[in-house]
Amino acid sequence: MSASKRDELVQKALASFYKGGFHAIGMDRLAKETGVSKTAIYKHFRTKEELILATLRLRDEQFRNWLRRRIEALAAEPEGQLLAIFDALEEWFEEAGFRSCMFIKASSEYQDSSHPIHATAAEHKRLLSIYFAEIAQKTNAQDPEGLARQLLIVKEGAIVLAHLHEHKQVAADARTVAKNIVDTALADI
Amino acid sequence: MSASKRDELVQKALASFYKGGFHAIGMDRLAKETGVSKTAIYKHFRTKEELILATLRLRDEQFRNWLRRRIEALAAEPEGQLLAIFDALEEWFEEAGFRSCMFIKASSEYQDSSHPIHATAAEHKRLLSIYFAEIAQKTNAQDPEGLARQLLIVKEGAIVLAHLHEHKQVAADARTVAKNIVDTALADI
DNA sequence: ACCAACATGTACTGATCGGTTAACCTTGAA
DNA sequence: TTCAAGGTTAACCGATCAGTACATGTTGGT
Repeated sequence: MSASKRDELVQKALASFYKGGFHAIGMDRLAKETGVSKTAIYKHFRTKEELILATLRLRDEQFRNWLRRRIEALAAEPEGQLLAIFDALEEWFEEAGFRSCMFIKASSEYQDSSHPIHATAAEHKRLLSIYFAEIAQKTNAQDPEGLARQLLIVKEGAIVLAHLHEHKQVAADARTVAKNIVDTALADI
Repeated sequence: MSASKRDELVQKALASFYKGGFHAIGMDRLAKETGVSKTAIYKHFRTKEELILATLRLRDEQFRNWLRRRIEALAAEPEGQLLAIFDALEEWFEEAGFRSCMFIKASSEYQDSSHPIHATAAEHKRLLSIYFAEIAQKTNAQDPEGLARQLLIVKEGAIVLAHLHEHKQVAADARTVAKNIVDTALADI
């Protein structure tokens, strides 16, 4: 399998797992949905778990790149960028296929923190926190890491509730909370 | 099966699903872990899904009663009670068996909003929002429903991250955000 | 033209899935 | 004492699980 075909497989597997869940999607169904035979899949991934980890790595890269691009497109100044996180979120919620966060779902199905899949999910959230802290640093907030952690909490809560309730309302509420948090952090200077 | 035996089954099934996940725990294993034979289980629940719904109903009742009791024990005034939500959360996070929220996990495994299990999870969150709004109403905040929705977002985000990262830090951060939200809502009066 | 590499579908493994059936055991009330 | 209710174990159903074996293309380099 060429590198690009492998990428295509991982991409399609990602879509299937995202829609269906990790336990719920079996390897036979995955082969059917990706158009790659089970034999070929197992040539390049020793186990289902390895394939899942590959999809999570792709999703991590995909999501963080997308978020960075949207944030930078929506605001130039760091303060505005922290708020733009939640404008970007709203865009995401409005996409037709939105079904919560891949990593929240992964940690829901693989709950033991020692499990590689759980650890990968935790790492994704940590990378997001670091990214938020980088932006917060530029605002000269007193505690950029703390500000980043607070914004991350709001982001995760918004995702969960956008999946369960009316996402329009949730996005607006999350943005209100974020504005509150950022204003307070910057007023303290 | 007597009513109390049935309750015991649902209680034990709840613990198994909470620990292991809904898809991951099969009916054979469930029978073993609950001590109730598969035959007896199917006498009282026509499908696995019905049993899951029963465990979710129990969990909803259990959790909201527990939260109400803790909040009322921790604070007498409504403003303090809104903040006490997050003290109660911290207590929960510190329990040995804490593994995120049953309903977040349920909505992660049953993602279609038309699915009864998904709908039950959504309903649980809605009941929490209503409860928070009842407390917020007593504070004379201008928009108690909005305040409740904001606090719910923070609560859900805190739960997700407490499951993935250091729960002590998460609880503290969530409480900081909550204080911020409540102060702002009450300053507006 | 030939060969090796890689893809494929099909069929298989043993285990487990959700759910059912049947034969047996215990209990308490008539 | 008998009988029915409701429990048990155990085997079974067809489907699907993760993963493997194998024989058959298809492809590109030499």
